[in-house]
Amino acid sequence: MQLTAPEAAPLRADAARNRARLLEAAARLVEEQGVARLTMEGVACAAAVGKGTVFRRFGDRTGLLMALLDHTEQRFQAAFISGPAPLGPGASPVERLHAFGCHVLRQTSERLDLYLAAEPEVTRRFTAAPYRVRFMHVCMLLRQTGPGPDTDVELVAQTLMGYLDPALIGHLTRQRGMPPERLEAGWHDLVDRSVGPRPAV
Amino acid sequence: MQLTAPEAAPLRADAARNRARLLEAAARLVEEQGVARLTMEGVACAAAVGKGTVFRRFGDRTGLLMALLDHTEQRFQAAFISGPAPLGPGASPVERLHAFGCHVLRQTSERLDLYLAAEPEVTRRFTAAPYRVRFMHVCMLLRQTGPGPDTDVELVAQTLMGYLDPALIGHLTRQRGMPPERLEAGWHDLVDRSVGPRPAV
DNA sequence: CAATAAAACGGACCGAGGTCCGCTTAAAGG
DNA sequence: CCTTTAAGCGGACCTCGGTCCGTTTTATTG
Repeated sequence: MQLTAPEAAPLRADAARNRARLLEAAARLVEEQGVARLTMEGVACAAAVGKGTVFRRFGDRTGLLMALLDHTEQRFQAAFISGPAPLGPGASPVERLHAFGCHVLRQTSERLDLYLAAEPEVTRRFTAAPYRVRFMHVCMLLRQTGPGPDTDVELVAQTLMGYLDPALIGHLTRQRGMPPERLEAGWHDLVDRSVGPRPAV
Repeated sequence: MQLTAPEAAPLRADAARNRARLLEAAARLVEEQGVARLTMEGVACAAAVGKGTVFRRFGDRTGLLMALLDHTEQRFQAAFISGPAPLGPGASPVERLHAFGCHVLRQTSERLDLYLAAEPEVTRRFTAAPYRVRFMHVCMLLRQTGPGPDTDVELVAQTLMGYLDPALIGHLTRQRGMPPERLEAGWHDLVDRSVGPRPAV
């Protein structure tokens, strides 16, 4: 599933070339000086391209940053949709959920600054394509665990996804100094609490 | 607990007057044209005050918006710290948690645009004073429920707080059209799953 | 009341994201 | 190969959040 254009009309030759150059330039600049110093004009300049072109191609700054993460995201999606167990089919839904969260936690921590910067504005956080794909996958796995009839799968899935929010991960690891193992243990706990039937009160 | 200044040195007379005028002007402008159209210069102008003054007083746009919500937040804090049951002490911790979430859900929905706009930047979302107060309260209630020794109270609390994120509430109610009762039911479910001992896998 | 230090003020200024529109160029059809 | 047209391009321009610093006002102290 494409991040930017679900029905990608093929780009014109020059457009495709510029897109590639922009991504390359952006990646280089991010590596050199960190994502915080990345400006749209800087990228345009480094790619020897007009500023308008950057916006035409990626929409806005968030779009550009998401595009930088696109490759990783694609691979991850392929892995949990059709890859080997325990992430992909073959393992039980619960095992897959456990693996899913751990993978996200690690992947996010690895390039945390980028994920933080790529967080879309409030209103778009839940409608961005990568989020929706992940969310739907979690929903599917939850349904496969045979939840009770009074379990609201979508809301449970949102809760699970909330635990994987880059902003939360960043806060816990950086501000609070929690080690990754603790976050992972917390995920396993959350999954176990989420998949069972609703406990009697 | 103060939102902006934990140790509030009393303001000088002119500063206090300007602060009041700014808040009044901001509230009026928000009501008239919506928070999206609120600009810092607009507020300064409407309050017949220099732009620098707005920033000196409130730090940034988010700070101003949080100040607009301060009264409500103070009342809420007082309610769950020392008010009547089921929000305040007197009810069981679990009952208080249920009530807490419902209150937040309603309070947030009531002025959703403002809460969305006042959401601080990624890195500050979890360090803002109102968040921390709420979070610590949830931690305390969770601890009072006598969680098992292998329960990570802080992480469970973060999960609960995640469910109450204005951005999520907005997404569910506006984009997905979920009725408030469904969100509340989801909260009750989440609380019940969270307070018990960790279920056997 | 005068002197002084600290706090506040205001608005010019800057940077960066995002828009606009006249010009250019790649691709498709005859 | 020529025409046509729609996509792409570029960079001037706008807006708005945030900063800076010389000036003004308040409060304190002798």
